[in-house]
Amino acid sequence: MENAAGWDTPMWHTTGFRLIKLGELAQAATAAVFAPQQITSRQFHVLSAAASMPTPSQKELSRVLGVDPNVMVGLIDDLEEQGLARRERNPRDRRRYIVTPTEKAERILEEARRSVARAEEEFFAALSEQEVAVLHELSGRLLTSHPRVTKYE
Amino acid sequence: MENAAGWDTPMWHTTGFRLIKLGELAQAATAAVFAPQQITSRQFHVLSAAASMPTPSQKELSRVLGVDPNVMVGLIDDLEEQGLARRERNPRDRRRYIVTPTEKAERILEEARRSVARAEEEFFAALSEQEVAVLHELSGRLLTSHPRVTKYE
DNA sequence: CCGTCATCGTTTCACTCCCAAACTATATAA
DNA sequence: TTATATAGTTTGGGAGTGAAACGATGACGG
Repeated sequence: MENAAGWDTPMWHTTGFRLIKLGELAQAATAAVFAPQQITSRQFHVLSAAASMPTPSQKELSRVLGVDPNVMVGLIDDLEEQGLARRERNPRDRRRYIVTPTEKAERILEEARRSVARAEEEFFAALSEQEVAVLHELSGRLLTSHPRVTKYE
Repeated sequence: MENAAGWDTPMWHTTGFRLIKLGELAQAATAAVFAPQQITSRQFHVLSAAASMPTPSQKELSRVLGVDPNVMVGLIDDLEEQGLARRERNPRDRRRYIVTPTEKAERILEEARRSVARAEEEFFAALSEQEVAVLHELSGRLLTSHPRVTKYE
């Protein structure tokens, strides 16, 4: 088997191990992608999810993103401080907030999405377009075949 | 696209995101695999790597596994306390240890390897044998196409 | 209307994990 | 011998996480 850049663990030949390492690699890559936008990948996901939901409460965001609600508090705090999101009370249920991305956040999201697209191209440069499609499909099927990792549902 | 069990993030359609989640999933699955053996996946990797090297020093194990040397100290400490590894001074270089798995560790490794094989079958149950092979190969190519995530080389 | 219970957001605490820096013992080279 | 480098260790700070408790609000049954 091939073994170019230091992947010489006995576990190298197991597929599960490769998936774990590949996940770490992708994680590191995405972190680097968002650095120029001055946001973390977590923040990007929160904003992205909030922008796609009608009246996102912190609880709903927690559930969707698999993040503990008490962590979401700090996440939204930071977004507010950076002027990327606002907390408005939900008039239908005054316990809940509606987390709303600001216009500044919308602009950053737009730019970030383009960066993600570029980064993906680069990340998968070693694979043909067709192979990436296969990987995409297999990953999706594998994920949906398993119960979710996180709680907070 | 399909969307069975709560994977309804806007990022769901990006391959990188799927790889991250898949890595987390695999991580959780392997942790569960080793629980009956009373070891962590980290410990398994250390023992497995040590068993495959002629005179493994802690530094070498750190490099191979991508773990900080000062973390390796605690890892080996735990293994010693559990009677799974011994530290012997390397007579060629008395600064170094030779980390040697005990017989108990060898037995556990053997058993654990079988568990891993079973777990992989289960984990990839949603895919055909051929598809798993494809995933294996693509993952490998992708990993070797990137510089390693970790330092300590 | 009122009391009870559930839910949302929040705070706090304990715990783990990681990295950087300093320290020791030993090895290597001038 | 002296100076420098390396292996292993210890320590401290910072980040992330989960459990528990709390105040505010809502839902519901009497």
